[in-house]
Amino acid sequence: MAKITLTFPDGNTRAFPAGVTAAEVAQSISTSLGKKAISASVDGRHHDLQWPIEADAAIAIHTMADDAPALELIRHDLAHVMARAVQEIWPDVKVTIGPVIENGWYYDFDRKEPFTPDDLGAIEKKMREIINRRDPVTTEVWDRDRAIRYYEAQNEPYKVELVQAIPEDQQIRMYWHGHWQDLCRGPHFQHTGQLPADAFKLMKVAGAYWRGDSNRPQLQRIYGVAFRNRDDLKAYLTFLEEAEKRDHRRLGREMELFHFQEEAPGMVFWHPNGWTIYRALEDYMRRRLTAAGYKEIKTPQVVDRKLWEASGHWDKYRENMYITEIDEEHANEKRVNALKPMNCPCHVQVFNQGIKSYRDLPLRLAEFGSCHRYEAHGALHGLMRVRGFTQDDAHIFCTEDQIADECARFIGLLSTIYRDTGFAKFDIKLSTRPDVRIGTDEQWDKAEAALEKAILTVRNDYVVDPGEGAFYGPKLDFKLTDAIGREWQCGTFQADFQLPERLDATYVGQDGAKHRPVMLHRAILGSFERFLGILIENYAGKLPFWLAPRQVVVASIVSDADAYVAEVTAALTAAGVRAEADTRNEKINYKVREHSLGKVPVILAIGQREVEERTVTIRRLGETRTAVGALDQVVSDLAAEAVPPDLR
RNA sequence: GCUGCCGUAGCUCAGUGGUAGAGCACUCCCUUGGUAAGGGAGAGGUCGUGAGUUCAAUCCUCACCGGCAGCACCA
Repeated sequence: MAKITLTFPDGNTRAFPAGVTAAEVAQSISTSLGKKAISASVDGRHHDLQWPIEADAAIAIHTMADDAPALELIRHDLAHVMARAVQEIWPDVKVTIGPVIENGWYYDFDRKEPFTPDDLGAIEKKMREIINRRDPVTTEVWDRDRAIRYYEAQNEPYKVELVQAIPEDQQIRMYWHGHWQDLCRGPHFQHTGQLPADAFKLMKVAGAYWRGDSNRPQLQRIYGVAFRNRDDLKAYLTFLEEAEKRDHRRLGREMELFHFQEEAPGMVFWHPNGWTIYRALEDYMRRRLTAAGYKEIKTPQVVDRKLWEASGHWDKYRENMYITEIDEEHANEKRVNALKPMNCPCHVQVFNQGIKSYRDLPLRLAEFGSCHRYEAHGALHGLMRVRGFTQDDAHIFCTEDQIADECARFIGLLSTIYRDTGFAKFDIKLSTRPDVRIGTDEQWDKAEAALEKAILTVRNDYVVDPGEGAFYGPKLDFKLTDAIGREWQCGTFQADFQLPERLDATYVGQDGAKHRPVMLHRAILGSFERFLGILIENYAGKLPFWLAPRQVVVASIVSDADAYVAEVTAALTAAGVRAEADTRNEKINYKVREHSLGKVPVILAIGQREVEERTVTIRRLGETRTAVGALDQVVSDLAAEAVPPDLR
């Protein structure tokens, strides 16, 4: 029998007969490893222990102590166990697919009646029962026809389709959990008893399309989460509760920031508190952009369809555009207009006024552009996905040679703004040319290289997403990570060879001839609405002092202090601090509680003592400790704290 | 847009085929209290909208609107 050589993680090698399984390898090392082994990585591929190894390879045996492999197996096997449980309870339900996802898995079923929350409990119970049966998990390699015939006989049409979709050169593997079987490439545990019966939970049911295609049947999806042990599961459930407490829709109501109502779905009604945050952010952005060489402009909301036809939006984006018509009774001519869904065509109009010289480039036109897009009902989500929003948009008109430098400047600006708003960590993704595109290969080569070079001026780690660029040019996406580890794509930088062409933007070059500028679309926050939603959730409503809508509440303890409270409040206001007086007829406990819940960063308590000594007692949000300070000192300290980061 | 669930006071929610209730918030009164809810009284709702069934609908049915979750979408 042929021999193969396996290399272990510590560098040792050993010979085994070809076709040896990882289980046998583990067993040969030690009986205890044989028992503890759950799976193996063979040349970096994760396989189950029954997988025969036919050639020389690097091998690593995994046990439950190995986080990633253990979790993959747990979630993967639980998906099968759940499918089996469902079919044991409802034999006529058809199974489809059940992949592992972040924190768990899901499985899609074809069933007339949707699952109810009560069903989930019954399924969970059945799953525990199956786990306790400790059925062995075995695997068989079948040929294609047999698998198709089998699934046709079982009346599992989705599985037939899946088998048919498996590439010719791939094995078709069947896994058996006792008498129940599923099509799967593995890897799996050796028996279901290895699954932690107390570390998983079925979370929710939802509709999902077969193969993600909205034209195909809608299936019933059940989501589950699973971890290695009960404590990890509990920690995850606690995390979910935390995330729910941070929900900006809830905080928006509690802190009186904004509201939505039926008459304008997906459009924000900003309240004084919320609008104060918005303006603090907008003022900050305006200063940063001005300092970075941008010129701010403002362009119309309602624009004739002719421009959208010229820009190509009428063809490609009309479904998402709000179209308006002038009331025919009053209008002499009938014009069809659209609310702008994007600012770019209008910015080109500004560029096109007068004759531009190469000396004018790069020209950076910025607009806090108010846009409207008709988003599907199901897509709306608080401030995160709205129909009316304002982009921190800008378009840079430049030459191809200037792309790299402009991109580097942009990344520098973006880093500064993310740092100032509290997001130290962000990732960059470069999306390169798609199959269907415009522009020459030389242009793409140059633009892609320029973006890549620009990234390298600030950092050396980034992800390339080949083929995912827009048809009109390559792009960078910037994803920031919030306080609880969630990622949000906010910034974008896109080179565009098309729009200047379509809208005939030109400049006069050094040679006296007309040239086509490149247009760079770029945003840092994305939309103010969404970014504020992210900020609120990131800080759980406890915004940094410079962004807090009410920075200080001056609260009286006794009504004799009212006059002094007014004086303190006025002094703070004069010093540029957003301060409010609270002289209501309530106890200090009540006021402290209310303003703490309202996330006011600083409460100044004023009683008889403070009046006599001309001091204030400071209490900061989240602290129970208080400190006493002289009025003038405290006012100047708070005024310094209120200065936005770019003015410090 | 699709599937499911939901819509009762400003908020969180209970409730019933015979036109409604709690807590908090709100208003007024008492209370001047030292760091996360002092006490009392009062006011407040066309039960999302429209149609149908019924002697009678907030409750049952249907449609629409809106919300939530997931999916699809995010040139």
